Amino acid sequence: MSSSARLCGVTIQDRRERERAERHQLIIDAARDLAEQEGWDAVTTRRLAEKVEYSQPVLYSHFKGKDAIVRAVAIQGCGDLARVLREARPSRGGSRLRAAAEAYLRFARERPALYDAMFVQRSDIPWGTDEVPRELLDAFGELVAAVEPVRRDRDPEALTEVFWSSLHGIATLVRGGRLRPVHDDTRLDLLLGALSLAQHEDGL
Amino acid sequence: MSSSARLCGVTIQDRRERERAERHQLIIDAARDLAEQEGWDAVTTRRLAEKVEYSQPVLYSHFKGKDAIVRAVAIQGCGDLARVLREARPSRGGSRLRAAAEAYLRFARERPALYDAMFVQRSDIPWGTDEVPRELLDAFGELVAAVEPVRRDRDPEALTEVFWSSLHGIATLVRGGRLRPVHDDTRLDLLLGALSLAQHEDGL
DNA sequence: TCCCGTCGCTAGCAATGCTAGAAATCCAGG
DNA sequence: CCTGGATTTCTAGCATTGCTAGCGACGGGA
Repeated sequence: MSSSARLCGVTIQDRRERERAERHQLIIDAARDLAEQEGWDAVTTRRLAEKVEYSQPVLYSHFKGKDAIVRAVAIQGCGDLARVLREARPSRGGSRLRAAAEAYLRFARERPALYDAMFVQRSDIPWGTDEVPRELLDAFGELVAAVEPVRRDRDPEALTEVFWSSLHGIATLVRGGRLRPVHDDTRLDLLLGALSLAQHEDGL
Repeated sequence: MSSSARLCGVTIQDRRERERAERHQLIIDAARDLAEQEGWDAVTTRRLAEKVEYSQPVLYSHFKGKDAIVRAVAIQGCGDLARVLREARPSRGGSRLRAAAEAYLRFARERPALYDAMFVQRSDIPWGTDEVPRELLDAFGELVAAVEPVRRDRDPEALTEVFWSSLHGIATLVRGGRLRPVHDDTRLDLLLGALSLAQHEDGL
């Protein structure tokens, strides 16, 4: 096996692995698309298998179970969020903090299913200390950078966690219809004003 | 039917209604207990029916479906939260805002399943303008009162929404293992300091 | 050409939310 | 104390879910 592989230049094995990787990604994309179109309830193994034009057992040769598929979607979603935050530039007269906050909330609003997989649904993604996926660190890093201008002498990570938590709380409560849309703007102004700690309280 | 009821003093009809109401509450309590002990995944109609010592169809004579049961648990949970917040008195040297925040986070930490039903799980509880359950208004009212001392000239409802959102974000992200427990104290200090807007920044 | 290993599919299992129709229960009236 | 009729409760089952065992087909190496 190994000798033949070496002789023919690993092309057969390689092609198979490549095709497998493509199908792996195809499953993730299909799951995300289906979830974004009809919600996670609609993402059943049967419908997903139908969408990728394979049978259900194929899914299980790529992922340990449905949860693992959702997790893969969530991790790639963190990559998306990191990109969105990185490209969020302050508009005229706005701070970087505000730009990041608005980009974050827009992401949560426009891609609710993806956001749910990332931050709402129960998952065993290791956020702690060990093998944290790079995408997560990227996203968090963008938030840290956004907070830096108003950090003062406060702990960067803790402050970022507060910023993130507030945005996450707003995003999920708004999504659940638990906050009044009337206050959307005021709410964000108040949060940013409080975090910036009265640097210029013109808006108040 | 009505004549006999009037004659015998509505005792038969009354007793039936009372027993029905008791069973109604029994189902809610059983669902909450089961969820708090083993999580919502363990709350199946069969296990719930077994716990109340009836068969599944009985559940459906009281509630439209499983979602309605969860919703009933959630609404009563809001009553619990309102009570907890009302009884949260500032400890020595602490502000009312801090007392409320700590009580809120303790509630979310100690009763995660109940908290999930109230604020995380998707539900069609009318939070908007129409028939909002009293328990919800009570809980929100307690938060409004807690925020009042640091309100200044800011909009009370919007500020309360910010406060609530931040607490909710912290509670859910901590619960999901997405924030570092090391920062638990610092995080709350930063949030309260920001919302109080540097009234006295000794802690920083 | 044959053979073996990999691959994907068909068919099925247990568990879920929910419901129809049978069975049991209960309370007047005789 | 019985009996009829209505209400209530249970048994049994359906469709759907996540997941898996075991068979068949395909393809590359001798």
